[in-house]
Amino acid sequence: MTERAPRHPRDAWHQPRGRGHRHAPRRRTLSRDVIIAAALRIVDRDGVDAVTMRAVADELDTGAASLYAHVQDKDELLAAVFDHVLGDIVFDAVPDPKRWQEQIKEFSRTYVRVLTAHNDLAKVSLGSIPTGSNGVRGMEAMLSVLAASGLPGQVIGYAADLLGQFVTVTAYETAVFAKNTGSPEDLAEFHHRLLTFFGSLSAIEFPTITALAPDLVQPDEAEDARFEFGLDIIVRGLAAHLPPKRRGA
Amino acid sequence: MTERAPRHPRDAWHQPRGRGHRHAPRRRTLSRDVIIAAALRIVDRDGVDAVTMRAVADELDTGAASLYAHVQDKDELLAAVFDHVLGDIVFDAVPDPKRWQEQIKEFSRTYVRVLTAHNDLAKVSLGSIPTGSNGVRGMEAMLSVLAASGLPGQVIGYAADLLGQFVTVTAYETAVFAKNTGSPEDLAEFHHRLLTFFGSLSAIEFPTITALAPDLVQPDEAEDARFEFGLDIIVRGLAAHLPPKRRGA
DNA sequence: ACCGTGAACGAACATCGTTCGTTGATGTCG
DNA sequence: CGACATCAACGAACGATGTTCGTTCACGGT
Repeated sequence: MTERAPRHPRDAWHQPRGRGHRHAPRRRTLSRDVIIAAALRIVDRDGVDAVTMRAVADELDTGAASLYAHVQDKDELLAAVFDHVLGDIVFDAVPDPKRWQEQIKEFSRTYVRVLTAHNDLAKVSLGSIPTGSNGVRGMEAMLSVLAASGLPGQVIGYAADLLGQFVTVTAYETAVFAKNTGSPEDLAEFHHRLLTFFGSLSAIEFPTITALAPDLVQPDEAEDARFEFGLDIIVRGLAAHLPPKRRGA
Repeated sequence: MTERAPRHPRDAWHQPRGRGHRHAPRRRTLSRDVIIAAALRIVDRDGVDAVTMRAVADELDTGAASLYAHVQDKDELLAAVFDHVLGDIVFDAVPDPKRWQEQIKEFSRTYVRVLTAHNDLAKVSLGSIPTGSNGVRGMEAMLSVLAASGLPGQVIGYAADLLGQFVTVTAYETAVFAKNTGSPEDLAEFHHRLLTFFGSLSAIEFPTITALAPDLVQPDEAEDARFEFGLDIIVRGLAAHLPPKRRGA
């Protein structure tokens, strides 16, 4: 269609060292692991949305184009970062049919703790099943505990989905909440804004909201309590699906 | 810092009618509601990620800049679209303490149905509490049912969060799943890929996954069953928090 | 008949993900 | 030991994005 501008850099002048301001050996030692680590550093510092091919490249003192030799595209890079972090999950408990409920809870807590240790990161797995090697390992760990429970296979399948969903979105919402309330005064202001918002609603049109407002804004650091509440409900609900004989465990 | 290129269009030649190809009355066809409707049309057709200020403007035969007179920015526009859709929720049941469990389920089903009727749209509310007018109305409806149940206020607060979370992410995942499996052969191929992926795993390293593989890929259109499974677990779990006297309801 | 207000608008900016063609360091073969 | 082939590194560019800027111009009140 339209004529494009000349594609090649100005010729003439190649002698003055392509990159005068960098003194490391000309050939950089770029690798997939280094790129993943750099991206993770950005996630920790500024969140998933700050992960830009250029930002990652800057972190490594190079250009964005150089990354594509080691990484297919941005999505694949983020998936790799996510799976790398999943490697931090240590769950060596051997499935015990008598303690499956506590073991599932413990695994879920570990999962959320590892994810929330890296800011936003849960966001990248919101709409997708993690198929990385560490993700599969984690799935095996969770399923092995569930399988030991004696629940029917169909229920185990649903349970894995439900738990993964719950755990992932909890990690994400915790991170968003933490980002909005970095400092204690941020948190106070957040609570204040929420309360005044609820308070500003008509008590006639919204009687329940205004009446329950104090219960709707969670008190300081009740984040964990909310998670435990949901976790307990899910695990108890799963136990209700046990075949009658196994009900005791 | 750097000198910017000249900011104004070439002068000379203003006589030839700024926009020859459009014959609608020159002024006055744009409004907030029209913009929201156009954005929603794009969501329905191509998903949330396809909603671009330029795409919305194109839909209205205008330029992107014109939208900013009626909408603060893209986020606010998407929030408005979301809240507009929430207006489709009709839930006129009067809270009945004896039927709160079924009423909560019915409300949740309606919520998911309305959201999934508009593609991706649930995505825009993943990390945020809906504070639009229809969102608040929906929250009042849900809370009024929960309040009639006799559950403690604290539990109601947690329950609202948990249900909202579950319902939103279910709607989103349903949409993502539907997008990946538009045609029946897409769905067949999706199942096939998932099964072969599970089958490709080492049965020694991942014994549980390989053993449960048939239960992990949901059979045709078990999407609703999964939702009902989670919904039942949550509602039953909530009922377990009723003070002893009210347990019968 | 004027005129001010504010919506509409084209153009531009900064930034994004990604691709292209070149370059140059390194390992290999003659 | 020197010619060569390979391929990561790289600068530049493309097209698309959200948003802002300064201008224009139709309309409503005086």
